[in-house]
Amino acid sequence: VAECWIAKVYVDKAVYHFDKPFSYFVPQEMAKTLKRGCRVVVPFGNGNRRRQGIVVEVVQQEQPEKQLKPVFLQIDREPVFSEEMFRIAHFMVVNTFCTYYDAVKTILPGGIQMMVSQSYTLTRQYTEEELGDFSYEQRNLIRFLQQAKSQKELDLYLLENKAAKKQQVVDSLITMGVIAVTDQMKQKVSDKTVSLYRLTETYLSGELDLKFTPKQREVVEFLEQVVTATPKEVAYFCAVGESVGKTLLKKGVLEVVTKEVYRIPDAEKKFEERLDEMILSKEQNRVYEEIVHLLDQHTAQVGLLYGVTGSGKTQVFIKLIERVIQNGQQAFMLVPEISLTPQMVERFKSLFGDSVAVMHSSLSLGERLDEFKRIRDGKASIVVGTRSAIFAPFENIGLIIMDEEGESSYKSDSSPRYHAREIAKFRCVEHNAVLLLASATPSIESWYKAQKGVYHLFTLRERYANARLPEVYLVDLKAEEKSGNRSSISQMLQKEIQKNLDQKEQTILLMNRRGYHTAAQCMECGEVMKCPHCDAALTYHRDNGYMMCHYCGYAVLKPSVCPNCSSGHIRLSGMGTQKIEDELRMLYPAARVLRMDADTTYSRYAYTEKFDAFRKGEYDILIGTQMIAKGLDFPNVTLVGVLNADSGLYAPDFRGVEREFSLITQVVGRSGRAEKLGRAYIQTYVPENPVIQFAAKQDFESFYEDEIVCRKALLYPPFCDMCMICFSGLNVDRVHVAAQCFTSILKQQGKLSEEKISFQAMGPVKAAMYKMNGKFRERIMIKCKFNGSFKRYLKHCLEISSKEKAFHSVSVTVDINGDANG
DNA sequence: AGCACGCCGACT
DNA sequence: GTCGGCGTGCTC
Repeated sequence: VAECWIAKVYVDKAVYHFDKPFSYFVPQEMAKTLKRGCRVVVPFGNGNRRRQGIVVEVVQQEQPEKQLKPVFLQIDREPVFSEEMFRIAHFMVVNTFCTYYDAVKTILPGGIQMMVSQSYTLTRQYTEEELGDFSYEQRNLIRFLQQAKSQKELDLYLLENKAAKKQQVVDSLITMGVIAVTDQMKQKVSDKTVSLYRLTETYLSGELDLKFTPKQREVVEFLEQVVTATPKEVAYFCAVGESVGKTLLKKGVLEVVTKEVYRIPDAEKKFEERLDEMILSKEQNRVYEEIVHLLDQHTAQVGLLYGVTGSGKTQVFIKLIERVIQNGQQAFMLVPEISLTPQMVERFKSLFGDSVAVMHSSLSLGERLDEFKRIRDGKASIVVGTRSAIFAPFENIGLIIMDEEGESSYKSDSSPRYHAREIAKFRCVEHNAVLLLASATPSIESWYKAQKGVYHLFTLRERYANARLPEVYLVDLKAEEKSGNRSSISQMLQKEIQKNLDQKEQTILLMNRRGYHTAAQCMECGEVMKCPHCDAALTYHRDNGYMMCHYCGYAVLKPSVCPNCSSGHIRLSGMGTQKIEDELRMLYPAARVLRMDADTTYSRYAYTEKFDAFRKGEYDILIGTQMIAKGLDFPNVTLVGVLNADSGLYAPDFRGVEREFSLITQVVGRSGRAEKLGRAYIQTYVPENPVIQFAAKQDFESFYEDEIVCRKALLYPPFCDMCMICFSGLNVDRVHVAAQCFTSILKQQGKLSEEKISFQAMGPVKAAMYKMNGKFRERIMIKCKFNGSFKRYLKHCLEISSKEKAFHSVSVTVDINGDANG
């Protein structure tokens, strides 16, 4: 019997119920090198479209009667996916209900992920006479290929001629030997450069005689002013989609120029710190010794380090990491937001030199690949980074530190919806390592586990270097309104800002809303301007003059009359960061004001540049959204103002209150470090609200005591797990039917199951924002114990449903213990 | 997710 | 008659 090599491959973009290893024939030339852990390109489906996949097994067996398709291409000469990665992938598949290859893509760094494309060329030129022998469609395609310049044009041609039964025509010509196919692997994006749009010479010289749509006109005029801008900036300032730029690119009006960007890691040395000179305070040293004791046991354990803002947690981290690498082990230093990495990286680099690697999503793909290789080859032993850094390919992990562990950014909000904390725990078990969670405002769940003794608790109660906690004042906005103050900055805060300006000290103001006005309403008929694609009010942006939707990016010019009743009485109300910026300029014309929000920080380096400038004292006042609130050290800031402390208190999900407490506590903690005493003013309509009160006192423990009672009474985590199943689609009825259908599958399968599964399903109900980005969303909320039997049961239900017709054109997502958004 | 197959209505 | 719209089923 003839024997042959067979590769078992998980392929990309698999449907949920069809996500299993597929068998492929291994061609002779790959038989020696193709191994488990190599990625391949295989033909898949009816049209034999190329798809990436990962080899999980290569076996020798007898030729099956059914002819197998061959592996088309071996991407990696050697396995890139380690055994631990396979275990992590499996863990993610089981716990987040993603497909196998989704997990693979998440674990490998972006830079390693190539795109596969095929390019077609004619084997020779044909005359018009010869073309008579071909069918109409074949003729068209050959004619096109004779004059086409690029592969891109061909893709467009095929796309626009759907009627051409594209693959068939192409395939027939390949069989006839008229077209030659070459496969190309190309890197998704070029390294270390950013793309900018610029008007072309041909356009500027007036050679092109084109008519523009209003949106295109807008883009062209914008670029005439600013010369170059990133595609994202163009889209924002012209209030158009990114497709408009692409169209103009095709027309030859725009061109892409690439600009070199600096590499992050080699920024100038700003820290003159040395390891041997770093002295811990008595309290820091106590905590350090306690954690070292934990490390010395070399078993998987979790510690929770609770330290008030400014208690010098980072010094403890550094000392711990120093010890871990001295032992020949590796360590992680995870931070919640990209904006926090530069400061941390610079500090770590100055202390530990080249053994520090950086990993976060806004590195270029090439940089990510470089760092990945450095880690894999043992050249780096410390990783500083955000969520995705947890997958760094270390082989002997000693310690994983997660700073601000309660931050929601540690949880991925797109598939696979993993939580970095859970991956960290998994890896700690693999390596017998310690996971150290740290925060001034731990998550309720973690604190609960610490209370129960599941986590080891360590506490830092004193601020470093005898700095005192800021003096905090609550400002009652009701009283402020009665006294006739129309500004969004209270009288008291205004005076304090002035005082700070006089003393040449800096001020931070937190305003958790971007835009200028947050609502527009007609005073005659009451019509509120809403987004046509979302259940959301439009926000007025003065930067570009448009009313914008913050959920889908929709934008319209601000109308002068009501679109409903044509009255001219449109009232703009509600404050955003742009409005505050304006007010500050009016109140303090001489002050240098820096605004930071999603609209001003498009570029990868905008954060660093702006934070650096502020730290250097180039600005007096920093106004921004939550991105300015967390973890950064500004020694000269002595005043913090929270302009709308109430905004998060009434959020529809159970973690809203916790988030608000954390935000206020953290931003208040920015004020007054080192020798200077800080002040903080919290503006609120409900000064009596306990959450605000606790945050003002920086009193996490009392807040916890209060909150845990609610969680228990209403049965929320940590007393159960929350499993959110979301259905979304363009068609209202289909989404509803699918959600109903899933509910009955849940019930039915629950009865059939042999295992005992107890859970409480609620819904389906419409999502808090029912319509978003044109899609309708319904959800089922399940309170459960997320254990093995529940996971198996839910997976089973998902598999059944993905086969059902009712779920066509409705997408189903599962989110465990998430924030109930998305 | 795509893609092909196949069944039915509109139009040359 | 035939083109092409859309519902349905399959993917080693």
